[in-house]
Amino acid sequence: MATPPPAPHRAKGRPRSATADRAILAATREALAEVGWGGLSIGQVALRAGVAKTTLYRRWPSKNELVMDAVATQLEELEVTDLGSLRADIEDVVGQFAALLSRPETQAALLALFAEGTRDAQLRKRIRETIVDPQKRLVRQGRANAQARGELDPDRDEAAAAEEIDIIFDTIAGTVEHRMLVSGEPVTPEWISRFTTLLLNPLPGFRA
Amino acid sequence: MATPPPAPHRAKGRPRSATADRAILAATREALAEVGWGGLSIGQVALRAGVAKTTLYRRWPSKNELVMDAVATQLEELEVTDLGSLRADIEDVVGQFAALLSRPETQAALLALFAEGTRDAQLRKRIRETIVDPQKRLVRQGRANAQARGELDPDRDEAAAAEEIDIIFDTIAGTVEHRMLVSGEPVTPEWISRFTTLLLNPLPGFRA
DNA sequence: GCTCTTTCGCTACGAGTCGTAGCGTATCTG
DNA sequence: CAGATACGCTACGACTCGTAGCGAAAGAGC
Repeated sequence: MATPPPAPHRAKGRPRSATADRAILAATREALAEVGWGGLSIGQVALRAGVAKTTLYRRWPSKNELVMDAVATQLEELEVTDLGSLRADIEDVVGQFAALLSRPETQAALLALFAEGTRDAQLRKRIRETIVDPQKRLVRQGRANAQARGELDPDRDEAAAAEEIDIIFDTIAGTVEHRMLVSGEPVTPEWISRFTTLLLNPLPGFRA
Repeated sequence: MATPPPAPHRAKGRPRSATADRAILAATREALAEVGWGGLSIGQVALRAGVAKTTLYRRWPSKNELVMDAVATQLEELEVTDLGSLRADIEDVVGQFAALLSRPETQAALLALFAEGTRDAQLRKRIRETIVDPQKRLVRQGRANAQARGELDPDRDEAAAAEEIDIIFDTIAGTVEHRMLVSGEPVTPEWISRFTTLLLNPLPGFRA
């Protein structure tokens, strides 16, 4: 949501150009996809965005923050839907995820961010709050819808339900991420269907 | 497996020091965990490994290759086990995965590598062959063991079985990766148990 | 043991990027 | 119109990059 860069910005003099903001963040994503985190040069981003190098330094204190914002502005289009059945809703969520992760710029930016997160606890926390938790909402909502439709037993234990939401979200998000970001294989509707089946049903042929 | 650096190395003169190799790869992992991919300086790695900077450049043509080898040498300790039940075997595999991904150096190195893989198709292919496929073997073997014990129906369709192995592996690997590498949350035995239950059984309370 | 071959450590080098400071101009507020 | 802030531009020292050239070290092969 176009996180207004962290400067106080008292509304007195010339306001910061929102156009420049968008150009910078888009340029950051493009550059990241082309040259990677290591090759990401502030100077190059500025040049590509048609902006002075100093403007970038004035707004973002570090590469982390810049990339964080560049990614965050791309992740706001996920929507909760109610397609009438749990299976359809899950397939829809998986499809949205896959679409989101299909852009090369998003792939590079996200993984670079995750990599930095392993060294920076504060960044990792921001990633959770800004990226992971909002997405988890989809699962929570979808589960509530399924309950309202009578597809699931009502919860007895609230804590257990929350834990189940966590684990289901980790499974959905992680599996799609692994397939698309690590292996680089496509997520087709057929694959989504098989994956959803695995999630909803016992392992095929398994006798519990 | 200590990929012998890509130089031909005719067995004539002074052989390359294997000790130096190990020191360099260890130093690479440490440095990567501390300063990240962007901050990873060949000079610093050399200094930390007690080796001349030129020695590194003689052996590895690029940072990609260096990090690739640094990671690959850490990933060879996964073992197929037969604990007598499919459930126990799955929990064991998940546990091995989690242990592998628990080291901060491995976390940083893996994610950095994945990030580079999004821009370099050749590197991504190497990642699949060197890292992903060998791990997939665990699932394939575990599934075969379960069939031998009579826990699963015998396969009618070979291709379908291979696809099922793929999807199960993506689910196991991806979920653990997401939880540990992205969210940074621990994978406890209790969590493993719940996750395995989700995999083996239908969604709790779900009426298919 | 001696020679030959290759690697190793060291130093020096130009090229390029880093992040910052200073300054005049542009743009908006009141 | 006056005040305030952002902008673009230039210049700067500090640093890292990857490479080249050297003498010394360390095994291999006879």
